[in-house]
Amino acid sequence: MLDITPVNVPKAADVLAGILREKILGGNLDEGMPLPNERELGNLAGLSRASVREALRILEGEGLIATRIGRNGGSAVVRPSSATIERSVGIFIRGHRIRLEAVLETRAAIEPPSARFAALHRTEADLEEIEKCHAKLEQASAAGDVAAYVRANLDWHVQVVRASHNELLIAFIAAISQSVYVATDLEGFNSVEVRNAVIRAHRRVMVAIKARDGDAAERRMGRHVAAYISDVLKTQDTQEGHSPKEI
Amino acid sequence: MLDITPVNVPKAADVLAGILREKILGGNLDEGMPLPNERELGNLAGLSRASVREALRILEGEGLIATRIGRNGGSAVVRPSSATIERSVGIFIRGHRIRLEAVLETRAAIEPPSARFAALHRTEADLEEIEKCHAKLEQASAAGDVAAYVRANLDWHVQVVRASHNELLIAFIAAISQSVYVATDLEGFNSVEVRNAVIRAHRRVMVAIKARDGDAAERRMGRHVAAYISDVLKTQDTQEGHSPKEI
DNA sequence: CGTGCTAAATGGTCTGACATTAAAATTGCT
DNA sequence: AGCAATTTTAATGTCAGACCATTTAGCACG
Repeated sequence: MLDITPVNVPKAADVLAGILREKILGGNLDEGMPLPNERELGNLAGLSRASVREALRILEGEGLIATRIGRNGGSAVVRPSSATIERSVGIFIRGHRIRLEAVLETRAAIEPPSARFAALHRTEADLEEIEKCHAKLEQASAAGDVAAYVRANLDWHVQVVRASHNELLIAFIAAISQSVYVATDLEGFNSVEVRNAVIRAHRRVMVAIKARDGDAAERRMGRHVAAYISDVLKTQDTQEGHSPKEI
Repeated sequence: MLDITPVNVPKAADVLAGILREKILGGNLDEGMPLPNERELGNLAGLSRASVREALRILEGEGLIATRIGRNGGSAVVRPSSATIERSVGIFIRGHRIRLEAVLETRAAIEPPSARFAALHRTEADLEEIEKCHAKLEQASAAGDVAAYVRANLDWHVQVVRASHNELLIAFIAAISQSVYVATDLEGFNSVEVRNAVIRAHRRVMVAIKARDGDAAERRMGRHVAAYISDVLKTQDTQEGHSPKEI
């Protein structure tokens, strides 16, 4: 038996994109280095400008290059940022109709260990950033500005993970934070008691991080996010009668 | 002060891609539903076929459509899979030269809570899949096939997370597993003792998951991945004299 | 020295054509 | 009728060339 699998017919743009991608990721091209212009790339690769443009568009979508128009424009290599991960995660969440509960569950899984790493690896600058976010949070709470409060709350959590100095964890949290924000029901934080409980929990976590106490940081963050989830779900239940919240 | 920000000049393809993306994610278009062909889309949108093609390529890159050529070809809506997340995470890891140690740290953060959820939400089918992976692992270990062993090991971990029934966690683990695999030094598993220790740890985790004991599953998985990381780093140190392993 | 104009370089867009592919429609043979 | 080979057709893939839009370098002039 010959066992021939369907022959793969890659498109010209995909091939070129693959070549350029490997050159970029392989380190042959450093950040900021400009690629040849589209017409020249076409000549080099023996392809039409249309195919070259498709290849460049692929790489742009992957966050590997940035293209500017005008004289001295063109495509230049950039470091892929977490924005690409955020986009794909956001699309995944929306496309799969993943419930808010599942997203919060993911956050609850990631944040406590991240808080531990933050306690172990934090710098003084990290601490300042975290405290700055918390100050904004208290201020928004006192002013009764619920939208600003929720925003500052998210920022605080991201900032804690940032202090872990683990870029992957930071990217993951940033990716789901965006989805959590758009899905968060502001009404749940109309209560001063709820807001104050959050503030107290944050303070406890910050004390542990400041003391470089990884165990305590993980434990306290775990309790905090668990309470947060239970609050969110309670609010949902009373508001919508158990209809699962989609994003 | 006027406070004018740089005026945004979106490209035609981006605008069209945005419109189509919202239609797809907004639920107006169901999975498998074909889009109009490129020429017709051009007429509808008042754009040239080239611009339409760029828009379609963007959506294809985001995993929202799939395009086939030939009669009855064209672009059809697909559900975005975790493959898109895997790609962006892979590019992020390579682009940032993230060290294997950091990737393993991320895994160590995600897997123990995932094991807890697996214990709580698993089905009988999940259990069977996990045990099937473990059987392959033992078999490969007994045969001394280190490559198959490492592969089966990765599969087992992914399968455990899969049993959590949290699609986001599954996508994250799948994304980093690929990178872990290509970076794993097979030499570290040449030792029968190391392989047997892994097998015993897996058995303990499986017992907890079978018993639906979330606490035990999380604790045991935590110990297992911590031991795994320490083994990997030890191997690296002896082999390369502290040179940090990049992916 | 600045200030405004001009030209050049580059990506953005359009048009039209042809090539390639895969499925449907047709033909022809048994 | 039924099946196999062939042709047609509808779609994407690719190319070539032109022109438009935008940005900046260079230059002329006050």
